[in-house]
Amino acid sequence: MTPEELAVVVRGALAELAARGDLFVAVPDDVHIERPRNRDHGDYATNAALTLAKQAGIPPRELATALAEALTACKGIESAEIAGPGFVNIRLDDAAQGELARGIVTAGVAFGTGTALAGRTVNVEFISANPTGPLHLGHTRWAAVGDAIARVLAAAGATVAKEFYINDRGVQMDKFGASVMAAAHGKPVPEDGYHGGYILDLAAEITAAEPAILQLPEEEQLIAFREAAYGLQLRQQQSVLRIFHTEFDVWYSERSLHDSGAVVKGLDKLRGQGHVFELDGATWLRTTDFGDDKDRVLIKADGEYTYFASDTAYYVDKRDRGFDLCVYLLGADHHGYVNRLRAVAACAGDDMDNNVEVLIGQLVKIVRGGEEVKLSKRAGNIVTLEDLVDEVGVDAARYSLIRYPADSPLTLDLEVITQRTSDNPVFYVQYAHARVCSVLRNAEELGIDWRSANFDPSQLSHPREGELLGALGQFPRVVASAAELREPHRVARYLEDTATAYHRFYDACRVLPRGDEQLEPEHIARLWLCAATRQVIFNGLTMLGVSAPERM
RNA sequence: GCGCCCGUAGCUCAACGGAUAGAGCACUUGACUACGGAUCAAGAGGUUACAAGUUCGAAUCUUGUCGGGCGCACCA
Repeated sequence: MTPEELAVVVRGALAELAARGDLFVAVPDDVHIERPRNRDHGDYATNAALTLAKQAGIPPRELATALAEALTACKGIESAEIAGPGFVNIRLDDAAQGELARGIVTAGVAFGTGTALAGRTVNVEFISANPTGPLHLGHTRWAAVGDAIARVLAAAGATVAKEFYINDRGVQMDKFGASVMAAAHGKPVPEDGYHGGYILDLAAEITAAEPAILQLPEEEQLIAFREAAYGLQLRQQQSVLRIFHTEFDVWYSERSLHDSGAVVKGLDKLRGQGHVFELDGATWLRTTDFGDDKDRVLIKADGEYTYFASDTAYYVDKRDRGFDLCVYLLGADHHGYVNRLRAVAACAGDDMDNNVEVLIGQLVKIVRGGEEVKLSKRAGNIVTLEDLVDEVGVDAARYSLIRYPADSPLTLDLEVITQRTSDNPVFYVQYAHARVCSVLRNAEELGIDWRSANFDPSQLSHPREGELLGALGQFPRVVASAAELREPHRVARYLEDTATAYHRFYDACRVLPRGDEQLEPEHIARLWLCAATRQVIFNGLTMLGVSAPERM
């Protein structure tokens, strides 16, 4: 029995009280079932009596008593007792709890998915770096977390597209091109240009492939270098992200937004909504109508579009492409954009509470052995995504970024994640998965066909089995809350708890018969439990984009 | 000055408004002639920055104070 199924039972019990005339309130749609921290309190607990008491005009403990009595009579419930101010602690009988293992194995990869966001079409945009250098650790946090958010939303039933907005327009691109060109001629890079060692590499690669480029007239040559370097750098970013298991559905170029007429179209849409005005020779969007602290310029007095104009047009374009929710994942240095982007949605005639969502990820601070590492792309002093992956591997890198909520600042010590990789929690979870696989492999070698054997769920009566089943049953609600809150770290933390439950179970309960032992129903039941555990850990790790190895 | 985020164990961090605030690392001590010891068990470590308020109940919500990060362009 999952907590969700138990909630249905509790609602049924409340409805029964209401039918008997013992309760004069509407039975709530969602009854809260929680898992007590202290297992002495039972398998599950509900605070329904506490929350309904005031409304019903009945003392909480009195209502709890009636609820407990009604629950005790329900199938699958061994006991229900009141506790504290009016909690009802519920203990399931072994068979009802053990049945969960069969349910999980039967559901397979679908176990944990839900329909809370069914019908929603969501665009998740993240990273969106300039193609003027390698992706660094600031981008890396969203590369991992953004991808996991998209996966979790999909698990909740949404149709999700992951999108990368390429900032390939503007003066930064020109500075980038100028830097590479200077390097190609062996000259010092301009002061305000890009100084990383990768600039030299790009210059060398470009001139090797196209030596004649050095003979072009200066203006033409600058453009040639810029475009060639852009292409190489973009492909490098794409390749690294692919290695990192973050695949984008759409790479959207800012230039194409202008070339396709989308910018003009977007502006027309905003004008039609009546929020565009002219002042001092510039064209403005009145974002202050919707909570922004100042109005924003769309077209400068010199006739040039601002970056903000691209942003607005991009939003309109996303909506035109059929997305009903546009999620933006931005770094903390962009938090000033939150109100502005919401205002853009409102100016376009949309609902800024439902069509747009901006999540801010706090910056990642890097230390190496306690010493802070200052990052500066232009100075070339950066830790790249590629470096990180090379040093710790994709799984450890992704996992150590995902297991913390993105809205709190994070300090990563490179020395810790590079030198003590075996202490990384990802290995703890992966090890649990590998261990289950090993047991199931051994069962197969012993010729035990647990799938065809009779599964008696009441065999799973050991406390450690109960703990493990309880943990497994939490998975769907953890996924649902991770999706609702856009917090995939909840899945990671959950997997660590589940791995612990498995290791503890494994330590206390022998799964396979030893040498001269007969195969007992208990062995079969435990194999079902193992199979269910493997499925949950596999599903969870997959949701985070982390591999679930069968051997380590 | 204004705005956003954050202050929880020595360190890095958890905790739908729920019961005795939890993990990992580090520290102390135990457990393999058993399916993977990358494991398990036990110990120690806290005025949840501070102060009021809201209620059956606050690390969580409100307000204020202090401390830290980041941002406040006709830049991109």
